[in-house]
Amino acid sequence: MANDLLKASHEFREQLLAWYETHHRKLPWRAPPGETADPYHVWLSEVMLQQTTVKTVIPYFQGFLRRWPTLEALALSEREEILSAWAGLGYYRRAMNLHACARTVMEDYNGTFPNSEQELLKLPGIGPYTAAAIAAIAFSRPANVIDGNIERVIARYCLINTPLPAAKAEIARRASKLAPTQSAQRPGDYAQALMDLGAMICTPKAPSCGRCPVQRSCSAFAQGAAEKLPLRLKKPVKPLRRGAAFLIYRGDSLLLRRRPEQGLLAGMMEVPGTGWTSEPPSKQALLAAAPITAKFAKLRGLVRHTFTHFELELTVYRTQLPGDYDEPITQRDPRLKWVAKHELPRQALPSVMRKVIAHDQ
DNA sequence: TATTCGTGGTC
DNA sequence: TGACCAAGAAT
Repeated sequence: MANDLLKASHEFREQLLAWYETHHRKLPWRAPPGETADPYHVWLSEVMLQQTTVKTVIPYFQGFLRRWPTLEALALSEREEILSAWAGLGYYRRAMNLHACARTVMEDYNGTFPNSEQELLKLPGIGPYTAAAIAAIAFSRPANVIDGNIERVIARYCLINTPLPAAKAEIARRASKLAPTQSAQRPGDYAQALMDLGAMICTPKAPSCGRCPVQRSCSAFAQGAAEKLPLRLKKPVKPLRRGAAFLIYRGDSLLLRRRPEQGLLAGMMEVPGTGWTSEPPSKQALLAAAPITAKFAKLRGLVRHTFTHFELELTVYRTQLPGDYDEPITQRDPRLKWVAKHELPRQALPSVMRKVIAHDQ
């Protein structure tokens, strides 16, 4: 009966919100239960949290807020500063979109984030999840917020046996039946409560069903099936790619190169090197990729790094040029740049490149 | 619908 | 150690 379903979803929300009052996590971008947080903080944190753990995000979020206390400050900043501050967080396209989004909101929205999912979705770097999350958390707008945590919670609560990602549509339908439909039902707290439940109780492995506020109505718990859900299709094994990188020092400076605007590590800095291919680079490839002709020493060992869809093994070569070496290579190739050692921490160097540099020491 | 995008932590 | 995976978006 439709009435029973309404009653069940109402009880679900009540139990969840009651639990949230006393068990929520205190996070730097959050407002206390019952209040809405600053849209700038919500947006910044949500973008950083895309496929990234809370623990990793916290110091970056605090660093960004210190450096750019307002949306306007961020919009006025140079992209290079933002890329440098983002270095290490991964998914670097997010940093570009962050900058573009800040400028768009300043220019087209008078510096104020739109409060509807529909408008938020138009902004760069804001997809279905982030639009729903900002609308709910910053503006108390009813929205069907679904992230990885909520996906897992719903798959268990509703005993959805279809494997992901095929189950996404079904999970969204079931979640929408439970979610708030009006502001008074605290959509922001509801979304964050579900996420906290997923992070602290309904965890991927060994869920703590004994402490779960909605255990009594959880279908997976009733079947003893919570831990095995959600099912997932097996992921293909990651191929191995190989390449070489050249550490070229001139005095105390290191030669770096800007990566292309598109693709992997877009717009970030790198140690110059070969392309990354399934076969190790040939001698010709090495010669062609080296920015200068010099006597290189091959360093012992390899730098290994795991990307989302492949593994990488880099051989590192090193050379030391005299401090007055003056071949104008940075003019011949404008992507190249000499960077003093003490400036390296402030460069837009992704983790894999920091590994390459550290491999030397 | 399927790929391409990082990184660090966990078990 | 290796496989999994975390507040997904863009194409």
